Amino acid sequence: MFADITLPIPFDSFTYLVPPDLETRVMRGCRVVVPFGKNKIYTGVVLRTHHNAPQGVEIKPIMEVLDDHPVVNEQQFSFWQWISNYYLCPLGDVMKAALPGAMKPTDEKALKESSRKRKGSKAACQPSMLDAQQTTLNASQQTAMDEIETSFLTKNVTLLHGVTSSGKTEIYIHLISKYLQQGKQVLYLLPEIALTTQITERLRQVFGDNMGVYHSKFTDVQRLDVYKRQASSMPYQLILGVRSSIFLPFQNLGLVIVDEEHEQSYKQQEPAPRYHARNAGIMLAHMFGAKTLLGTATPSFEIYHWARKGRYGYVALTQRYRDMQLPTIEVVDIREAKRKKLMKGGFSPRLIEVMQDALSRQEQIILFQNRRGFSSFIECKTCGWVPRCPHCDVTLTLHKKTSTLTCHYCGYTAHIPERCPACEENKFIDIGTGTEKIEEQIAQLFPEATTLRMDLDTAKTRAQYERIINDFSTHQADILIGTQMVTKGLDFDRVSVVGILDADTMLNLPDFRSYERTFQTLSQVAGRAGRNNTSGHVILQTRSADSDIIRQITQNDYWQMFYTQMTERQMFYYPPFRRLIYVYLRHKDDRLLDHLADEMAQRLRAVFGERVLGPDRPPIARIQSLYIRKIMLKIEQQASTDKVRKNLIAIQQQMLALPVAKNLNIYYDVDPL
DNA sequence: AGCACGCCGACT
DNA sequence: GTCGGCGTGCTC
Repeated sequence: MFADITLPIPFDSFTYLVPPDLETRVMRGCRVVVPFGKNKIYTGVVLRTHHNAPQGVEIKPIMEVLDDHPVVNEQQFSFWQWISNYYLCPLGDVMKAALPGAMKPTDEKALKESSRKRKGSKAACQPSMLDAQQTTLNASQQTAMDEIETSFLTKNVTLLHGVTSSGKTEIYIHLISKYLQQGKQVLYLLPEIALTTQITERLRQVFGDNMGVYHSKFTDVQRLDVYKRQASSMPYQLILGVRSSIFLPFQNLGLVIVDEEHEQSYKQQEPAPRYHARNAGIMLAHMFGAKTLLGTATPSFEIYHWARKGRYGYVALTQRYRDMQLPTIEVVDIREAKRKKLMKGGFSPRLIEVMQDALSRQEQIILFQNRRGFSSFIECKTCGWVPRCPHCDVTLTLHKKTSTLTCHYCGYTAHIPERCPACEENKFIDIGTGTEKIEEQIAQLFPEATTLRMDLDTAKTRAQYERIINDFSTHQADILIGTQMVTKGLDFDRVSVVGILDADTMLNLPDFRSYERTFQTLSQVAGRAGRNNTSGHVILQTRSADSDIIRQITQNDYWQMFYTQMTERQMFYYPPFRRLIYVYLRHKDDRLLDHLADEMAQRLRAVFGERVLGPDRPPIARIQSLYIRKIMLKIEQQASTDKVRKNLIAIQQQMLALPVAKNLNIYYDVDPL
């Protein structure tokens, strides 16, 4: 007897021999321990057993069976296969992402686990206080709730478009309660960064021990416990989790909630599988005949488009909590101020004035600068030489505090050179502004003010992140300077001013989504101002004060913004009018790669014709010493994904069979962000 | 993805 | 004369 086993490596499966004494125990969905390569040991999952001996390869025997019952159920297998097909990656990549680390030990650990008999620590399922909280919907929330339920009668997916502070969470809680009372399971998805202690505790108060939390920052053992419990006869009825929680075993899923639906972090670039947790969540719900609720204050254009077209239901929530006013956004034209030499670093006179005013009233300020580090790069004053990463094709960012130059792609770090290697002069100037430079400028402009900085450098861990939030909310600093991190649903009572130091850098990115993203990010950061009793004041500094996009942002005119952008996207065949697939080719030889990418594009054109664009060098044309080319496919929405996949895989196999294509690496990004 | 095997530089 | 650099080829 043989068994096809999927392993946590980028292949679909390998065939192993089932030793006679294990034949009764090797079942689809059980984990097994197998030898691999010279002397490696992996934990794999049995896909199927059969009697077809593979030809021409040595077959190794399965060493151990870890489970008496399947730990991956049929629904999960279907879902894994869907991810693998749709996102064009091997099943092994899906398996690697889907099972918690502790379930797929390698080497000696794998063998040890089989001897260690796990005693199932089944915490008794406490009845929750479901009837104790029927926690408080106001009239507009109740209306929205009714509309959602009506929408679910005819639509499987519904968009809840609710302005900030309109109380979406209360609606979620009521909806969850209804599903739990019907004995259905609920999956509540949040972006990594939004899954804070605050939201967990709030839901814990309502749902008590009926809720399991699944977060990538939890330990292996904690995640293993949640997984095992979900596979048991007493699973949590509610899972609050991040993107990877879509892979948990569910038994009778009734509802998937995707909060902050527009968040980019639901889609990951590296590593494979490059799945979008919101879209995969919709598919997961579909497989169970369950409903999906997508919540956000600034819907992604794709979702909004489908809601308008009637594919998804749509419910709007326009009233803010206690009728709070949205902050007013004041546009400050820094082109003018720059010309008149009135800028003090990144600060216009108007921003300084407003900040001083707020500080004198003991109010807090948030400053948004979407770039970490001190400056974007440094440049030799004499000859213009710019230090670049030797592995990636990008300029190195100056970090003044550590006196280092850092690559924000691979993390490569170097010291600032004493002399320019090109002209031997020793004067450098720094170009561009990061959070670190803003912090330094504040020390000069407002010497009495205390500051906190929140970016990838200061908030590397969850603890650091929560510490900064806690310190700022207890007013241990007057000013919080940060990157996008400060935009994520944080409520600070005493913040009256939000300063956006430079709106232009975001708008000018070479990306068809840059306006959509800028709108989302700036709307969110503006929403941080004046949350409680103070009315907020947002200062937006820009060099394009009279542009349409800036006007749409200041007037919070989502519709106009959407309409303008949709016209462009339709014209240029971008999503949601077409589906994008990026085909990436990587190779260490730049010239050979040119040739290979041309060859592949040619073969793709033979099948897909005008739908193929490129090859192109992506903005970062080299990462970690491998050169990269990108070929773009724009596929019609109604085209068969199955046909597209088969064509792509066939061409990939032709390419890899070419003798010159040794070491060519091909991978895909489906529905890229 | 790992990881071993294989062929050229600075060390005892 | 050897240790070790990472180039490349394979994994049931």
